[in-house]
Order: sequence, then structure tokens, then C-alpha cells
Amino acid sequence: MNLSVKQLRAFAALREHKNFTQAAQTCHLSQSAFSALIQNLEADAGVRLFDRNTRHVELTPEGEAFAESALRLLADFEATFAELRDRAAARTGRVTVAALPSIAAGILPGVLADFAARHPGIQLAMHDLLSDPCIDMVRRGAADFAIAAMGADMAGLSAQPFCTDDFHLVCHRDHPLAHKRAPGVGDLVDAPFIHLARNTSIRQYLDAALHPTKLRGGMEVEHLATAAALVAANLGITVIPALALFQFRLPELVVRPLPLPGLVRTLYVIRREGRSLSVAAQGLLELLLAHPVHAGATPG
Amino acid sequence: MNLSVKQLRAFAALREHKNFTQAAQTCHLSQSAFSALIQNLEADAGVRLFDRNTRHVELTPEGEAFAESALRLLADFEATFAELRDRAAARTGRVTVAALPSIAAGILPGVLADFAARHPGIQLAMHDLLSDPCIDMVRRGAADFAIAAMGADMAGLSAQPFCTDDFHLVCHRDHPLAHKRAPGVGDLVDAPFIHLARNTSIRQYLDAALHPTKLRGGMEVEHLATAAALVAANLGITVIPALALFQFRLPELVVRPLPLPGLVRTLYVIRREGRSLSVAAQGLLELLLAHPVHAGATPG
DNA sequence: CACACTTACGATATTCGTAAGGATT
DNA sequence: AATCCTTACGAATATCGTAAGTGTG
Repeated sequence: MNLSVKQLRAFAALREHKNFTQAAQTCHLSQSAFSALIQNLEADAGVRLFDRNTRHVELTPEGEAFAESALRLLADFEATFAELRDRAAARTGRVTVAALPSIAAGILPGVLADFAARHPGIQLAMHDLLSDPCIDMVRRGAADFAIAAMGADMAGLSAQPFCTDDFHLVCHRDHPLAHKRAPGVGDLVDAPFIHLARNTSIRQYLDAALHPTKLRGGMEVEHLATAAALVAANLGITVIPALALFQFRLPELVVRPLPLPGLVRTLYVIRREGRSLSVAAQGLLELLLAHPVHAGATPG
Repeated sequence: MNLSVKQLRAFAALREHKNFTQAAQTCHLSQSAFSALIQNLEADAGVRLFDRNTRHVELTPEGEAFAESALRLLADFEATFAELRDRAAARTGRVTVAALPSIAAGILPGVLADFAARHPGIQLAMHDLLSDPCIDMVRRGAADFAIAAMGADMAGLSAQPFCTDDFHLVCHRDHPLAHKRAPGVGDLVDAPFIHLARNTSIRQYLDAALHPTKLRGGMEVEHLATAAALVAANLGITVIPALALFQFRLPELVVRPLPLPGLVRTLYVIRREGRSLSVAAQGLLELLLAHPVHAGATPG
């Protein structure tokens, strides 16, 4: 016994038309094939579902009882499959992405807007978090993928390079370093340094890259905008990766490249290993990978 | 595209086992056939539902989303079919029968008890009504069939003889007719007659059969038990069909056959024309037709 | 290198449509 | 006599299982 949706559709059509020939046409079948379909259904059921002679087709009491459930079942079936197809075509669904604040505020908004325009049915969610929480969301399945720096424990996750991000010196335009040709590590230690919190990937990268050099600490802030305001007040200097520089576009500030070896961080697309992305998430990721920031980072 | 329950079962099995070989065994299929089943499902859906390599089988996000509905759908399907099969086997369902009070109180209780013992899952309903209301219930579909006398309008209904019922004289044991060898119509007109209401089929039969003879009217009662009590008080005599005589088993009463031509009524099984009975109703009817009352009435 | 999914392929079963048969109005 | 469901039968299609192929750990 193998019941099919086709049989359910045939049942529904015959119930409606009460005529084999018309119902068969509705199902795009010859009338004899349609007849066989109904007969098989009845054989599986163990009862006649239709009383029929050459003039009249009518439901039996058992057919009547079956019809209630069958029609609901058929509607359910088609709705379920329609939804599946919608997901397959990225017409519906939900994508959640976790990203570093610099990505979340820098590249992502434009890409998300683009994606939303192409896939108006997809719900988008974004979390701007530091790397570790980003990674955690992916591991828990709360995010489809993340753009973040690599974490300490990457078991069960895969990381694909997304872009590189080189660091820049930021100082007040009146600061002595503002016009220095090629600032080096030695220049950084002279001025008071505006630090970011120790749990930020920027701080961790910076500490590791400059080791064992110690900067003149002082302020330590959570947010880039705060750091920008402090530097604008000429209370110190700081070093910021390129992707975060959009927060430092103030007239009082000068940004200078800092071509120090090792002072380049790589951000990755982080996802669960061995698990494919949903069609919608895959679509968003592809859009993201087509972005110039990525293209420049991983040529070829 | 023709989705089958088999595919749903395969999906559920693979989701559970996360292993093609084991899932295939569950479905009593070779592993290659099982693989093809899943592939067809995925092709119909337009997405992969399982991420798989030779070591791991896991749902994709789309598979995950599908699973919720699919499992519910599968359970629904099986429940619907189980119910249909139960109806086919008369393990569940409902039968409603309408019958004349004489049948309802005479033959039916035993038959219903027998049926209930054989089919404990079937709900039984019985309505003891005069012929016209019986026929009306069948016409409205409120009763599966009825045992009643023929009505005036039988359009859309079929009537199959169920039994014949000959009339008997009932009088007090001290009444002069109590010992008369062969009472005739002439004897009836002498004594006061206890009538039943005009809308009863017994009254209608009697009036028609004795026409143009007029009986000595007096009392006219609704219920047979009342008539019995009146005759027991020697307030008159009455004439009652055999099937109703069980109400007249009192020590004061004498019952005598009344072999008058035409004074025999036939009761019929009345049902909707061209419509089959439910399996359960058919079962009850067959039990009823196997009853001696019927067997005696329609030999052969 | 062993295990597990996929692919290849021939055999079997099912499904389909045309056409003839039969029943009802 | 006309209509409409069923049956018969050959053809197309789908499904199944065995066995070889492929990739992963």
C-alpha cells in the first residue's frame, strides 16, 4: 500500500465534479487511468468511497467521512510543499548573521539592503557583537554565519577568509604625528594612547602585534565613537583597523597608514562545519562575498 | 511531481536514523532504492533536505523546516487512513435506525444488543417513531434506514419488504368474544372499540381494511399501553398487529387471531435510493434481516 | 582500507492511454 | 440512442535490487 497525493487530488476532484470524465480532465489524466486511481484508493481503504453508475457519482457514507480529513490533508500537503519550495527559491525564510561592529556598521547595511530588495520575503536579523559572541551564536545555531576574527576554540566550525584589515594611526590634526611621513612603533609609545577594551579583537590584535612594546596607557573605552571623541579632544592617539575608520571621519582628526608588518588582521566567514547554509543564508553570503571589500582581500 | 506517503516515511526514517542503510531497512527497501526515494523528494522540493557524506547524514536548514510539517502530515495521514479502515471493518462509526414503536420495542432491542456485542466500537442510535417521521429521518439523512410502513411520498427512497404483520383481536377474558371460534368484522362493530390515534399506521391500516365498515368509536388513545389498560378494564375491545401484542400480555386479556382478508400490513426497510449504506449500517441491517420475524415474512 | 552513499543497469511492476464492453436513462 | 463508467491490452514509465564506483575518515 502506497498512498499518493495524486490519489487525494483525484478523490477531491471526483467529489467536486461527481463525474469521472470531468474530474479526469482536471487531473490531466485519461478517464480510464483516473478510474484506476480511484479504484486503487478504494482497494487500499477497503471500502467503496463513491457509489456510481453511468449517471450518478456520489460519496458513500465512508467516502463522506473520509472527505473531511482528506481535504484538510490535501491542503496541508500543498501548503507544506509550497512553503518548502518558497524556501528553496528564497522567497521566504529567515537569515541571521552575526558580525563585528565594524562590519555590521560598515559593509553590512548596504549588502542587507541589497538582499532585502532582491528577497522581500526573507526576514533578516543581524547581531553586532565582538568576535567571541559572534562565534558562540554560530556554534549554538542562533546565527547562520558570522563575520568575525578567529576565536580560540574553533572546533566544529569552519572559517573562510573574508577580508584583511590593515591598521591606521589616528591623531589630532595638531598632533606632531599628524604630518610625520612614515610613523613607526617608536612614535606610538611617546603619546598617550586611547585603548579599546581588552575583550575587543582590535585590542587583542594590537597587543599581540606590538608585543613586547608597551604603549602609554591611559584611557580605555568600550566604543569606537568614544575613542574618536577623545582623540578629537587631543587627549591621545589611537590605532584602528581600516574597516572601523568610518567612525573617525571628523575634521579634527588625521588618519595615517601604519605599514607595520604583522599589523594586519584577517576577518573570516565563520559557519558550522559540515552543515550547509539555508538557501537564503547562502544567498546573503554570496552577495557579501561579491562585495569589493572581499574581492580585494582574497584575489582569485 | 507526485509525492507519496512512502517518501514521507522515508524522510522520517532517515531523519531518525541519520543513516541510509538503517533507514532503508526500516522501510523494507534496498539502500539504493531508498537513496533514489530521497533524491526524488529533494528534486520535487527543489532543495537538498539532507547534508550527507559517507560518514554523516544531517538535515539541512530546509530539511529542518520541512520536518516539522512533514511529521505532522505523516501522522495525520496514517490516522486518517486508520480511521477509514476502521470504518471499513465496522470497528468504528455510527448507525442510526428509525423504527415503528412496535419494532423498536419488539425485535430491535435484541438485534441491537447482538450488534453491539459484535461491534463494540460502533455508536448505535435508535428512534421509535411513527411511519411518517421514520421516513422523514431517512429522507433527511438523519437515519441510515428505517423499518416502517410505506408512506404516501416515497420519492427518492427505496422500500424492501421486511415482514408482514397480521392483526389480532384483543378483548377482556370475560368479554363474549373471548371464546368465539372465528370472530368476523360483524363481531367487531358490536362492542365499544378502543381506537389508536389517526396518525398511527395501525389505525390507518385498520380503517382502510375495514372500509366502509364503521366501528363503534369511543376512546382514542396515543399509546398501546393505554389501550391495553382500557381493554383490561373491559371498557372495549381493540385490534392490534402481532408485532405490537407484547404490550398486551396481561392476565385479564385474551388475544384471538383475526383472519380477515386484507388485514395484513407489511413493514419495509426504507432507505435512500441509489445510496449505499455505511458498512456499519449494512451490518446492522443484515443482522436484522437474519431475524426470524423477517425470515418468516419473506421466504426465499 | 573499510565503510557508506551514489551511480549503472537489467528485471520487474506500475501507470498510462486507446479502444472495446456494458449499463443506465 | 446517447452517455459514461469499466475492462482489456499493449506501450511507456517508474521502481527495485545487484553490483560496481566513489569519497571520506
